[in-house]
Amino acid sequence: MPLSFATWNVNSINARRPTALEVLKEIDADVVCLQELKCEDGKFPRSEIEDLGYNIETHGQKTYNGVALLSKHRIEDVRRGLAGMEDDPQSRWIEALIDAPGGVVRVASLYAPNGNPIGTEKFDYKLKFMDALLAHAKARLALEEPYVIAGDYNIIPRDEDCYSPIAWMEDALFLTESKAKYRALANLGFTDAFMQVDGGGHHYTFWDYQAGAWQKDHGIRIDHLMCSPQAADRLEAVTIHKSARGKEKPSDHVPVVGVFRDGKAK
DNA sequence: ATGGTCGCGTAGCGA
Repeated sequence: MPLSFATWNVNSINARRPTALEVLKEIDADVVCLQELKCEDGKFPRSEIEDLGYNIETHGQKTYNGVALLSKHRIEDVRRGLAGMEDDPQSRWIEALIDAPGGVVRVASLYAPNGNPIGTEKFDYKLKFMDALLAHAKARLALEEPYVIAGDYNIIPRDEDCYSPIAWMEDALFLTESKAKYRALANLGFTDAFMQVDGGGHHYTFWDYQAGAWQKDHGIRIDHLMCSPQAADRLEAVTIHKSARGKEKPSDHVPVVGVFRDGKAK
């Protein structure tokens, strides 16, 4: 049976009720990586999501950030916080092993720093976090596991991934230094799932609430499924669930879902 | 040129 992985920045899991449940039912992924929960672990709506058939591991935070893993299969070896960022109070990383029938897959839910405004400690923090991610990703590659780092990278990889490169020129999400971190991850051997199966331009995962961005299709592609070679070899399809942005009280991000073949069957 | 919108939490920051 194929295994599907979703990444979705919900922009507050509690503000997204009941829309989040509707979207989760629609995408019906085996594993869902959530970002920007904006709540402590105790305030996460566990039972409603458990009722959809998910095991849940959260790494929450009051008011800001917060990430979670939902899985229809057993979750093992859970790690909260990114290696090398042990002193960071911001909850931006949770990683675990998914015990799927077609073989185990390691997965991480990532919420990378925004980094604006540039020229401040916020941008330095973004680069520092990305460097820690690169070091961790490199160490993980040595395990030669199917591994998916799914999340809001807050990086627009190419000109075609935004409606107007000029509008984003001075933004932390589009700065050369930021794009270089995404490229470094690709150079290590990680494949952007969307790029592998599509690669076309002007497919977005985020539309700002402001200035009618959704109505004008002024979006950007910043939510990515980055796959180890062992995961990329099994990738079948990727869907960006654009319709989620048109719902009542939507998140400003939409889910991205990748479907992977079994590892065992040959 | 500026303001345009959400969420948290109840002012002003973060995005």
